[in-house]
Amino acid sequence: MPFQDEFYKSAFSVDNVIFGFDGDNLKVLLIRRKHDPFAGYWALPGDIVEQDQDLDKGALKVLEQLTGIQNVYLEQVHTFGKVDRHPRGRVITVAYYSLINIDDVNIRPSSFADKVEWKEIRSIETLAYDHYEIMDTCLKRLRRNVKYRPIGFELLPKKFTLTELQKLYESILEKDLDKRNFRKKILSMNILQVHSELQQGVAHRPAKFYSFDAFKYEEAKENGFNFEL
Amino acid sequence: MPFQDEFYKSAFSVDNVIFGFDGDNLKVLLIRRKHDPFAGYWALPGDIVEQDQDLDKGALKVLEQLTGIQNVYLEQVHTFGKVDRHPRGRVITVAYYSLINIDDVNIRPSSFADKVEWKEIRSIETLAYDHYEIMDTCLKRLRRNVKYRPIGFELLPKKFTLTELQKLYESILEKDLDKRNFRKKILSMNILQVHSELQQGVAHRPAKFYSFDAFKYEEAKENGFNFEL
DNA sequence: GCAAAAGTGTTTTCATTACACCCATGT
DNA sequence: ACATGGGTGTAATGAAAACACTTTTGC
Repeated sequence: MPFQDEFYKSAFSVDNVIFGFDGDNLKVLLIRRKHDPFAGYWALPGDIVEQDQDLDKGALKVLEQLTGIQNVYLEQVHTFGKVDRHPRGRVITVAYYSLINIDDVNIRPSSFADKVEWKEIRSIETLAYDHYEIMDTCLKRLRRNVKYRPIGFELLPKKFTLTELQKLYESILEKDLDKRNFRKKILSMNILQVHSELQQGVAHRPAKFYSFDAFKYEEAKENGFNFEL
Repeated sequence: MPFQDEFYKSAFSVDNVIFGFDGDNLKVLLIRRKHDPFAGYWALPGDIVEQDQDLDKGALKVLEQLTGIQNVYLEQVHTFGKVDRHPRGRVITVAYYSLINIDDVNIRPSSFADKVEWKEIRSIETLAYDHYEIMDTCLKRLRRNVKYRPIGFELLPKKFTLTELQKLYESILEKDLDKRNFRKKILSMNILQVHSELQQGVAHRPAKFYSFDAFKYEEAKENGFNFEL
């Protein structure tokens, strides 16, 4: 397999579908492009990957520059490489999604973005490049994975109520779940820690707070347990 | 997002984990490298992707050049992009797996391969580059997908017996399945066509032949059915 | 005292598992 | 006649689904 210079003339980028949850709806963080191509269009945050930068690092950097967040759940999903997907040459892009707690975000200005906003998924119709397809692929992947891995928690504050957790699942999976069955199942997994602290100032019976317990989860997994919702 | 020449200096390749099944064991098609780097090592078949070539096309071409097969089940799995994964510069590789009927293969000579062979998965210990990791990732993906999608059939001849199908699943999933339960389940899905033709020349009661019926499968799917094994 | 969400068990239904014998063929 | 794998049904078990009322708080 020869390696002449002629082979080294592609660019590659990462695009990151950043999911957040505001308590009611699943959202995606989008930027509005300042410059051509696709000036004025909404797009996924992404960037060219440097020569000496690992792919995952590239995706994390995009996220950190935009939101200031570190230590994020990140997952590679698919690589999009159609010949004509980018008007400025051959650019292959590796798509990731990340899950963050929406309250942790402090959006920062960016040189090539006009605006940065959380958009409700159902409201998104077109995006720059092939970004709509990328978002859709990542959304489908999230829907699958959230049923088999305990990743939903990443979208919530450290402490949350069971109703918040249920609403999260309902909005990702786009279907209603039965309250009793949901609680029974999630609690029987034994991966949540319950806190004595209660909700404050709500005009109804206050809910208990829970948090995801990674240690319990590892323990459960070792005993041949499978997260499945 | 600027696009100067300096961005266009990466190469990318596809690597293809080609699975086959010989009736007893799951196998992978490997090549032995003739040249450095990794001369003498076994490796996954792969190639640099041309500037004007779609990724999937690149993966199919690798397969076709090696085996003469077209119309193959192919699935993108993951993209490997560690900075130092390739000794000759920054080469990002997109990994695919394909499923083929081992009997259809006529192995063709290749300029950079010494030898091409079907290797039993469990016998493989090291491979060139990061190919072992790539193979392992693809194998795990196959194991998951084969339970949720009717893709196992791609590894068998058009007509097969239920015992052959069961053995296939057993060797992919690496566990024994109960004969009666397996048959009950697969037949209840109503996605197989039964043929009147019987096995010939076997020293036991001859088995019926079946084939996968894509039309029945589509019909079943529309009625809200899910392949799951 | 009323509105609003939290919290809690039981029954029914369905899918999965475990399990053993007769059948058709070649030698 | 015997060795070999093909083919078949039922009972027990466990998971998922359906379903309604009481509790605690703020106003």
